[in-house]
Amino acid sequence: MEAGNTRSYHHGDLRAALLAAGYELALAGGADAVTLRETTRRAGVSPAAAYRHFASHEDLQLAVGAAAMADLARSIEAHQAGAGDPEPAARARQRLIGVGDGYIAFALDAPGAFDIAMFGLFTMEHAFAPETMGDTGRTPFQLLTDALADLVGLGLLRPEQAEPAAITCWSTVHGFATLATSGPLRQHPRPELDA
Amino acid sequence: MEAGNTRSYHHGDLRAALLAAGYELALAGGADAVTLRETTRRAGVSPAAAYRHFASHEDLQLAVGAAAMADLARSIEAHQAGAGDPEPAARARQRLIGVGDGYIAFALDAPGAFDIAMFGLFTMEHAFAPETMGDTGRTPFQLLTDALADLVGLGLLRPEQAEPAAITCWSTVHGFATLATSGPLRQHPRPELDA
DNA sequence: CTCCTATGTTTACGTTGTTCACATTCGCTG
DNA sequence: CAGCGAATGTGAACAACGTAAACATAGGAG
Repeated sequence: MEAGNTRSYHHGDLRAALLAAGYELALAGGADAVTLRETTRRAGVSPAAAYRHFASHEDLQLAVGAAAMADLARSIEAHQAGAGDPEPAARARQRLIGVGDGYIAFALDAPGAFDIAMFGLFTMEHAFAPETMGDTGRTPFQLLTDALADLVGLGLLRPEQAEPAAITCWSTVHGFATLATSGPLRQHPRPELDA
Repeated sequence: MEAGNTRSYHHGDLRAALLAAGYELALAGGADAVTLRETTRRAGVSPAAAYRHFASHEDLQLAVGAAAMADLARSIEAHQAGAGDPEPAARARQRLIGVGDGYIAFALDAPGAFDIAMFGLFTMEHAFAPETMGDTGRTPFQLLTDALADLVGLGLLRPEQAEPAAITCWSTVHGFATLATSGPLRQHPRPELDA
Protein backbone atom coordinates (compact mmCIF):
# COMPACT_ATOMS: atom_id res chain seq x y z
CA MET A 1 0.00 0.00 0.00
CA GLU A 2 2.91 2.32 0.58
CA ALA A 3 4.10 2.37 -3.06
CA GLY A 4 0.46 2.73 -3.89
CA ASN A 5 -0.29 2.22 -7.55
CA THR A 6 -2.78 -0.43 -6.57
CA ARG A 7 -5.76 1.70 -7.52
CA SER A 8 -8.15 -0.27 -5.48
CA TYR A 9 -11.34 0.72 -3.79
CA HIS A 10 -9.59 1.98 -0.72
CA HIS A 11 -7.12 4.75 -1.21
CA GLY A 12 -4.60 4.12 1.52
CA ASP A 13 -4.17 7.59 2.87
CA LEU A 14 -6.90 9.72 1.43
CA ARG A 15 -6.76 12.34 4.14
CA ALA A 16 -3.18 13.24 3.23
CA ALA A 17 -4.01 13.17 -0.46
CA LEU A 18 -6.92 15.55 0.07
CA LEU A 19 -4.74 17.89 2.10
CA ALA A 20 -2.12 17.88 -0.66
CA ALA A 21 -4.69 18.51 -3.38
CA GLY A 22 -6.28 21.23 -1.30
CA TYR A 23 -2.96 22.90 -0.65
CA GLU A 24 -2.24 22.92 -4.38
CA LEU A 25 -5.56 24.60 -5.04
CA ALA A 26 -4.95 27.11 -2.27
CA LEU A 27 -1.53 28.01 -3.68
CA ALA A 28 -3.11 28.81 -7.02
CA GLY A 29 -6.27 30.55 -5.91
CA GLY A 30 -6.43 31.14 -2.18
CA ALA A 31 -8.99 29.80 0.24
CA ASP A 32 -11.96 30.20 -2.08
CA ALA A 33 -10.31 27.94 -4.65
CA VAL A 34 -10.15 24.95 -2.36
CA THR A 35 -13.58 23.64 -3.02
CA LEU A 36 -14.68 20.28 -1.70
CA ARG A 37 -15.62 18.84 -5.05
CA GLU A 38 -12.50 19.98 -6.91
CA THR A 39 -10.29 18.71 -4.11
CA THR A 40 -11.84 15.26 -4.22
CA ARG A 41 -11.68 15.33 -8.03
CA ARG A 42 -7.93 15.94 -7.89
CA ALA A 43 -7.55 13.06 -5.48
CA GLY A 44 -9.48 10.85 -7.91
CA VAL A 45 -12.26 10.19 -5.51
CA SER A 46 -15.96 10.90 -5.12
CA PRO A 47 -17.09 14.09 -3.35
CA ALA A 48 -18.71 12.31 -0.46
CA ALA A 49 -15.50 10.48 0.36
CA ALA A 50 -14.16 13.66 1.91
CA TYR A 51 -16.72 13.33 4.70
CA ARG A 52 -14.93 10.25 6.03
CA HIS A 53 -12.00 12.52 6.91
CA PHE A 54 -13.43 15.99 7.36
CA ALA A 55 -16.64 17.05 9.02
CA SER A 56 -17.44 19.69 6.45
CA HIS A 57 -16.06 21.84 3.69
CA GLU A 58 -14.98 24.42 6.23
CA ASP A 59 -13.24 21.75 8.25
CA LEU A 60 -11.22 20.79 5.17
CA GLN A 61 -10.29 24.40 4.57
CA LEU A 62 -9.20 24.80 8.18
CA ALA A 63 -7.02 21.71 7.91
CA VAL A 64 -5.38 23.00 4.74
CA GLY A 65 -4.98 26.33 6.49
CA ALA A 66 -3.23 24.64 9.38
CA ALA A 67 -0.77 23.05 6.96
CA ALA A 68 -0.14 26.46 5.44
CA MET A 69 0.36 27.88 8.93
CA ALA A 70 3.01 25.27 9.57
CA ASP A 71 4.80 26.36 6.39
CA LEU A 72 4.58 29.92 7.67
CA ALA A 73 6.37 28.78 10.79
CA ARG A 74 9.04 27.12 8.63
CA SER A 75 9.47 30.34 6.66
CA ILE A 76 10.06 32.22 9.91
CA GLU A 77 12.49 29.56 11.09
CA ALA A 78 14.40 29.81 7.82
CA HIS A 79 14.68 33.57 8.15
CA GLN A 80 15.89 33.19 11.71
CA ALA A 81 18.54 30.66 10.74
CA GLY A 82 21.09 33.34 9.93
CA ALA A 83 20.86 34.92 13.36
CA GLY A 84 24.45 34.20 14.26
CA ASP A 85 25.57 37.44 15.79
CA PRO A 86 27.91 36.78 18.74
CA GLU A 87 26.33 39.62 20.71
CA PRO A 88 23.25 38.19 22.50
CA ALA A 89 21.32 41.43 22.23
CA ALA A 90 21.95 41.73 18.51
CA ARG A 91 21.11 38.08 18.03
CA ALA A 92 17.83 38.48 19.87
CA ARG A 93 16.97 41.42 17.68
CA GLN A 94 17.89 39.44 14.57
CA ARG A 95 15.53 36.71 15.59
CA LEU A 96 12.69 39.16 16.11
CA ILE A 97 13.34 40.66 12.69
CA GLY A 98 13.36 37.11 11.33
CA VAL A 99 9.79 36.66 12.52
CA GLY A 100 8.65 39.71 10.58
CA ASP A 101 10.71 38.92 7.50
CA GLY A 102 9.64 35.30 7.40
CA TYR A 103 6.01 36.28 7.85
CA ILE A 104 6.08 38.81 5.07
CA ALA A 105 8.22 36.71 2.75
CA PHE A 106 5.73 33.87 3.06
CA ALA A 107 2.81 36.18 2.39
CA LEU A 108 4.48 37.54 -0.72
CA ASP A 109 5.88 34.27 -2.03
CA ALA A 110 2.77 32.20 -1.43
CA PRO A 111 -0.18 34.57 -1.16
CA GLY A 112 -2.65 31.75 -1.70
CA ALA A 113 -1.21 29.73 1.14
CA PHE A 114 -1.06 32.81 3.34
CA ASP A 115 -4.70 33.51 2.53
CA ILE A 116 -5.92 30.10 3.63
CA ALA A 117 -3.62 30.12 6.65
CA MET A 118 -5.53 33.17 7.85
CA PHE A 119 -8.85 31.55 6.96
CA GLY A 120 -11.24 31.77 9.87
CA LEU A 121 -8.52 33.68 11.68
CA PHE A 122 -7.91 31.45 14.61
CA THR A 123 -10.19 30.53 17.36
CA MET A 124 -6.71 30.90 18.91
CA GLU A 125 -6.54 27.52 20.50
CA HIS A 126 -5.79 26.96 16.85
CA ALA A 127 -2.73 29.22 17.22
CA PHE A 128 -1.16 26.67 19.54
CA ALA A 129 -2.31 23.52 17.77
CA PRO A 130 0.40 20.98 16.97
CA GLU A 131 -0.50 20.82 13.27
CA THR A 132 0.38 24.49 12.85
CA MET A 133 3.89 24.06 14.20
CA GLY A 134 7.04 24.29 12.10
CA ASP A 135 10.10 22.09 12.29
CA THR A 136 11.16 23.39 15.69
CA GLY A 137 7.83 22.50 17.21
CA ARG A 138 6.67 26.06 17.61
CA THR A 139 3.77 27.89 15.99
CA PRO A 140 4.26 31.27 14.30
CA PHE A 141 2.72 33.06 17.26
CA GLN A 142 4.97 31.19 19.65
CA LEU A 143 8.03 32.13 17.61
CA LEU A 144 7.05 35.77 18.07
CA THR A 145 6.49 35.53 21.81
CA ASP A 146 9.73 33.55 22.12
CA ALA A 147 11.69 36.32 20.46
CA LEU A 148 10.11 38.92 22.71
CA ALA A 149 10.77 36.78 25.77
CA ASP A 150 14.44 36.77 24.82
CA LEU A 151 14.44 40.55 24.76
CA VAL A 152 12.82 40.62 28.18
CA GLY A 153 15.42 38.19 29.49
CA LEU A 154 18.18 40.49 28.28
CA GLY A 155 16.54 43.47 29.96
CA LEU A 156 15.82 45.09 26.61
CA LEU A 157 12.09 45.03 27.12
CA ARG A 158 10.13 45.56 30.29
CA PRO A 159 8.16 42.43 31.19
CA GLU A 160 4.83 44.20 31.46
CA GLN A 161 5.35 45.51 27.94
CA ALA A 162 5.89 42.11 26.40
CA GLU A 163 2.26 41.41 25.68
CA PRO A 164 1.41 44.82 24.21
CA ALA A 165 4.58 44.57 22.15
CA ALA A 166 3.49 41.20 20.80
CA ILE A 167 0.17 42.65 19.75
CA THR A 168 1.77 45.68 18.16
CA CYS A 169 4.40 43.67 16.30
CA TRP A 170 1.90 41.19 15.07
CA SER A 171 -0.53 43.92 14.05
CA THR A 172 2.08 45.78 12.07
CA VAL A 173 3.50 42.77 10.34
CA HIS A 174 0.14 41.20 9.70
CA GLY A 175 -1.34 44.45 8.46
CA PHE A 176 1.58 45.01 6.17
CA ALA A 177 1.36 41.49 4.83
CA THR A 178 -2.35 41.86 4.22
CA LEU A 179 -2.00 45.18 2.47
CA ALA A 180 0.93 43.90 0.45
CA THR A 181 -0.79 40.68 -0.50
CA SER A 182 -4.29 41.72 -1.40
CA GLY A 183 -3.88 45.45 -1.08
CA PRO A 184 -2.49 48.37 -2.96
CA LEU A 185 1.16 47.64 -2.37
CA ARG A 186 2.91 45.66 -5.04
CA GLN A 187 6.62 46.15 -5.11
CA HIS A 188 9.18 43.49 -5.78
CA PRO A 189 11.84 44.66 -3.37
CA ARG A 190 12.16 43.00 -0.01
CA PRO A 191 11.65 46.10 2.07
CA GLU A 192 13.52 46.48 5.30
CA LEU A 193 11.10 46.66 8.13
CA ASP A 194 11.05 47.61 11.74
CA ALA A 195 9.47 45.27 14.18
CA MET B 1 -42.68 57.22 -8.01
CA GLU B 2 -40.87 59.07 -5.29
CA ALA B 3 -43.22 58.05 -2.47
CA GLY B 4 -43.10 54.64 -4.03
CA ASN B 5 -45.74 52.36 -2.66
CA THR B 6 -46.94 51.82 -6.19
CA ARG B 7 -45.68 48.27 -6.35
CA SER B 8 -45.53 48.23 -10.09
CA TYR B 9 -43.34 46.31 -12.47
CA HIS B 10 -40.55 48.84 -12.26
CA HIS B 11 -39.07 49.47 -8.92
CA GLY B 12 -38.02 53.09 -9.10
CA ASP B 13 -34.57 52.87 -7.62
CA LEU B 14 -33.66 49.25 -7.42
CA ARG B 15 -29.93 49.87 -7.32
CA ALA B 16 -30.21 51.78 -4.05
CA ALA B 17 -32.59 49.18 -2.65
CA LEU B 18 -30.15 46.40 -3.47
CA LEU B 19 -27.30 48.29 -1.87
CA ALA B 20 -29.39 48.83 1.26
CA ALA B 21 -30.42 45.18 1.44
CA GLY B 22 -26.85 44.11 0.80
CA TYR B 23 -25.53 46.38 3.51
CA GLU B 24 -28.02 44.93 5.96
CA LEU B 25 -26.84 41.42 5.14
CA ALA B 26 -23.21 42.47 5.42
CA LEU B 27 -23.81 44.00 8.84
CA ALA B 28 -25.23 40.73 10.07
CA GLY B 29 -22.85 38.30 8.43
CA GLY B 30 -19.96 39.96 6.63
CA ALA B 31 -19.12 39.77 2.97
CA ASP B 32 -20.06 36.12 2.53
CA ALA B 33 -23.60 36.81 3.74
CA VAL B 34 -24.38 39.25 0.98
CA THR B 35 -25.44 36.72 -1.56
CA LEU B 36 -26.98 37.79 -4.84
CA ARG B 37 -30.17 35.83 -4.45
CA GLU B 38 -30.82 36.78 -0.84
CA THR B 39 -30.18 40.42 -1.62
CA THR B 40 -32.69 40.43 -4.46
CA ARG B 41 -35.11 38.47 -2.31
CA ARG B 42 -34.96 41.19 0.36
CA ALA B 43 -35.59 43.81 -2.27
CA GLY B 44 -38.63 41.84 -3.42
CA VAL B 45 -37.29 41.26 -6.88
CA SER B 46 -36.13 38.41 -9.06
CA PRO B 47 -32.46 37.33 -8.95
CA ALA B 48 -31.78 38.28 -12.53
CA ALA B 49 -32.92 41.85 -11.91
CA ALA B 50 -29.66 42.56 -10.14
CA TYR B 51 -27.82 42.20 -13.42
CA ARG B 52 -29.44 45.40 -14.69
CA HIS B 53 -27.46 47.30 -12.06
CA PHE B 54 -24.41 45.17 -11.29
CA ALA B 55 -22.19 43.23 -13.65
CA SER B 56 -21.82 40.29 -11.32
CA HIS B 57 -22.16 39.09 -7.77
CA GLU B 58 -18.65 40.35 -7.03
CA ASP B 59 -19.53 43.73 -8.47
CA LEU B 60 -22.47 43.96 -6.06
CA GLN B 61 -20.24 43.05 -3.14
CA LEU B 62 -17.70 45.66 -4.18
CA ALA B 63 -20.42 48.30 -4.35
CA VAL B 64 -21.70 47.40 -0.88
CA GLY B 65 -18.09 47.44 0.26
CA ALA B 66 -17.67 50.95 -1.10
CA ALA B 67 -20.68 52.09 0.89
CA ALA B 68 -19.16 50.53 3.99
CA MET B 69 -15.88 52.26 3.22
CA ALA B 70 -17.70 55.59 3.14
CA ASP B 71 -19.12 54.84 6.59
CA LEU B 72 -15.60 54.05 7.72
CA ALA B 73 -14.60 57.53 6.57
CA ARG B 74 -17.51 58.99 8.53
CA SER B 75 -16.39 57.09 11.62
CA ILE B 76 -12.94 58.60 11.28
CA GLU B 77 -14.40 62.05 10.75
CA ALA B 78 -16.53 61.66 13.87
CA HIS B 79 -13.50 60.69 15.93
CA GLN B 80 -11.60 63.67 14.58
CA ALA B 81 -14.39 66.09 15.41
CA GLY B 82 -13.18 66.62 18.94
CA ALA B 83 -9.72 67.72 17.82
CA GLY B 84 -10.03 71.21 19.24
CA ASP B 85 -6.71 71.71 20.93
CA PRO B 86 -5.51 75.31 20.47
CA GLU B 87 -1.95 74.13 19.95
CA PRO B 88 -1.57 73.25 16.24
CA ALA B 89 0.90 70.44 16.90
CA ALA B 90 -1.35 68.83 19.48
CA ARG B 91 -4.34 69.26 17.20
CA ALA B 92 -2.52 67.58 14.32
CA ARG B 93 -1.65 64.70 16.57
CA GLN B 94 -5.24 64.46 17.75
CA ARG B 95 -6.40 64.18 14.18
CA LEU B 96 -3.94 61.40 13.44
CA ILE B 97 -5.09 59.53 16.51
CA GLY B 98 -8.64 60.11 15.30
CA VAL B 99 -7.86 58.18 12.14
CA GLY B 100 -6.73 55.16 14.11
CA ASP B 101 -9.51 55.38 16.66
CA GLY B 102 -12.20 55.83 14.04
CA TYR B 103 -10.82 52.94 12.01
CA ILE B 104 -10.72 50.57 14.94
CA ALA B 105 -14.01 51.73 16.41
CA PHE B 106 -15.70 51.04 13.10
CA ALA B 107 -14.11 47.61 12.84
CA LEU B 108 -15.29 46.72 16.35
CA ASP B 109 -18.74 48.29 16.16
CA ALA B 110 -19.61 46.98 12.71
CA PRO B 111 -17.36 44.02 11.98
CA GLY B 112 -19.58 42.85 9.14
CA ALA B 113 -19.40 46.23 7.42
CA PHE B 114 -15.67 46.39 8.03
CA ASP B 115 -15.30 42.95 6.52
CA ILE B 116 -17.03 43.83 3.28
CA ALA B 117 -15.30 47.20 3.13
CA MET B 118 -12.03 45.30 2.92
CA PHE B 119 -13.48 42.86 0.42
CA GLY B 120 -11.18 42.48 -2.56
CA LEU B 121 -8.90 44.87 -0.78
CA PHE B 122 -8.76 47.72 -3.23
CA THR B 123 -7.44 47.81 -6.67
CA MET B 124 -6.49 51.12 -5.01
CA GLU B 125 -7.97 53.39 -7.62
CA HIS B 126 -10.87 52.18 -5.50
CA ALA B 127 -9.22 53.91 -2.50
CA PHE B 128 -9.77 57.26 -4.14
CA ALA B 129 -13.18 56.57 -5.66
CA PRO B 130 -15.87 59.13 -4.85
CA GLU B 131 -18.31 56.51 -3.55
CA THR B 132 -15.90 55.63 -0.74
CA MET B 133 -15.70 59.19 0.56
CA GLY B 134 -17.18 60.37 3.82
CA ASP B 135 -19.02 63.61 4.48
CA THR B 136 -15.93 65.77 4.04
CA GLY B 137 -15.29 64.37 0.60
CA ARG B 138 -12.24 62.38 1.60
CA THR B 139 -11.63 58.66 1.60
CA PRO B 140 -10.21 56.89 4.68
CA PHE B 141 -6.79 56.65 3.08
CA GLN B 142 -6.87 60.34 2.21
CA LEU B 143 -7.80 61.21 5.79
CA LEU B 144 -4.66 59.40 6.91
CA THR B 145 -2.36 61.07 4.40
CA ASP B 146 -3.96 64.42 5.22
CA ALA B 147 -3.14 64.02 8.89
CA LEU B 148 0.44 63.08 8.10
CA ALA B 149 0.76 66.00 5.70
CA ASP B 150 -0.24 68.28 8.57
CA LEU B 151 2.57 66.87 10.67
CA VAL B 152 5.00 67.46 7.82
CA GLY B 153 3.74 71.01 7.45
CA LEU B 154 4.44 71.63 11.12
CA GLY B 155 7.93 70.21 10.81
CA LEU B 156 7.06 67.27 13.03
CA LEU B 157 7.71 64.72 10.33
CA ARG B 158 10.35 64.71 7.65
CA PRO B 159 8.76 64.85 4.19
CA GLU B 160 10.55 61.80 2.85
CA GLN B 161 9.22 59.83 5.81
CA ALA B 162 5.61 60.69 5.13
CA GLU B 163 4.96 57.78 2.81
CA PRO B 164 6.65 55.09 4.90
CA ALA B 165 4.84 56.50 7.91
CA ALA B 166 1.53 56.18 6.09
CA ILE B 167 2.23 52.56 5.31
CA THR B 168 3.34 51.80 8.84
CA CYS B 169 0.37 53.55 10.43
CA TRP B 170 -2.05 51.86 8.14
CA SER B 171 -0.44 48.47 8.60
CA THR B 172 -0.54 48.71 12.35
CA VAL B 173 -4.07 49.97 12.58
CA HIS B 174 -5.35 47.64 9.91
CA GLY B 175 -3.56 44.67 11.39
CA PHE B 176 -4.91 45.43 14.82
CA ALA B 177 -8.42 45.87 13.47
CA THR B 178 -8.18 42.58 11.61
CA LEU B 179 -6.84 40.67 14.58
CA ALA B 180 -9.40 42.26 16.87
CA THR B 181 -12.29 41.63 14.51
CA SER B 182 -11.72 38.12 13.24
CA GLY B 183 -8.73 37.22 15.35
CA PRO B 184 -7.92 36.19 18.85
CA LEU B 185 -8.42 39.53 20.53
CA ARG B 186 -11.82 40.20 21.96
CA GLN B 187 -11.84 42.81 24.64
CA HIS B 188 -14.54 45.34 25.24
CA PRO B 189 -12.39 48.30 26.27
CA ARG B 190 -11.49 50.96 23.77
CA PRO B 191 -7.74 50.60 24.00
CA GLU B 192 -5.51 53.59 23.62
CA LEU B 193 -3.27 53.20 20.65
CA ASP B 194 -0.21 54.75 19.21
CA ALA B 195 -0.13 55.69 15.56
C1' DC C 1 -12.75 -18.38 7.35
C1' DT C 2 -16.13 -15.02 8.94
C1' DC C 3 -17.94 -11.12 10.24
C1' DC C 4 -17.47 -6.20 11.83
C1' DT C 5 -16.05 -1.88 10.71
C1' DA C 6 -13.69 1.55 8.13
C1' DT C 7 -13.78 3.58 3.87
C1' DG C 8 -15.42 4.87 -0.80
C1' DT C 9 -19.63 5.23 -4.36
C1' DT C 10 -24.15 6.49 -6.10
C1' DT C 11 -27.91 9.13 -6.19
C1' DA C 12 -30.42 12.87 -4.81
C1' DC C 13 -31.75 17.48 -2.86
C1' DG C 14 -31.48 22.38 -2.16
C1' DT C 15 -28.86 26.65 -2.94
C1' DT C 16 -25.89 29.47 -5.48
C1' DG C 17 -24.32 32.53 -9.75
C1' DT C 18 -25.46 33.31 -14.42
C1' DT C 19 -27.76 33.52 -19.03
C1' DC C 20 -31.38 34.00 -22.44
C1' DA C 21 -35.77 34.80 -24.24
C1' DC C 22 -39.66 37.30 -23.01
C1' DA C 23 -42.79 40.89 -20.56
C1' DT C 24 -43.66 45.37 -18.98
C1' DT C 25 -43.19 50.16 -18.39
C1' DC C 26 -40.93 54.87 -18.95
C1' DG C 27 -40.06 58.72 -21.58
C1' DC C 28 -39.12 60.80 -25.83
C1' DT C 29 -40.45 62.01 -30.72
C1' DG C 30 -43.69 63.05 -34.03
C1' DC D 1 -52.02 62.36 -27.69
C1' DA D 2 -50.16 58.12 -30.13
C1' DG D 3 -46.60 55.10 -30.60
C1' DC D 4 -42.18 53.36 -30.50
C1' DG D 5 -37.39 52.40 -28.66
C1' DA D 6 -34.79 51.83 -24.59
C1' DA D 7 -34.61 50.64 -19.93
C1' DT D 8 -35.89 47.56 -16.54
C1' DG D 9 -37.91 43.33 -14.36
C1' DT D 10 -39.52 38.14 -14.98
C1' DG D 11 -39.26 33.07 -15.78
C1' DA D 12 -37.19 29.13 -16.85
C1' DA D 13 -33.05 26.85 -17.33
C1' DC D 14 -28.06 25.26 -16.50
C1' DA D 15 -23.81 24.09 -14.21
C1' DA D 16 -21.39 23.93 -9.88
C1' DC D 17 -21.49 23.68 -5.15
C1' DG D 18 -22.12 21.48 -0.12
C1' DT D 19 -24.39 17.82 2.06
C1' DA D 20 -27.00 13.55 3.34
C1' DA D 21 -28.64 8.70 2.99
C1' DA D 22 -28.47 4.17 1.30
C1' DC D 23 -25.42 1.03 -0.59
C1' DA D 24 -20.86 -1.40 -1.99
C1' DT D 25 -16.28 -2.98 -1.02
C1' DA D 26 -12.18 -4.15 1.31
C1' DG D 27 -9.11 -5.05 5.47
C1' DG D 28 -8.24 -6.83 9.79
C1' DA D 29 -9.66 -9.11 14.36
C1' DG D 30 -11.68 -13.14 16.31
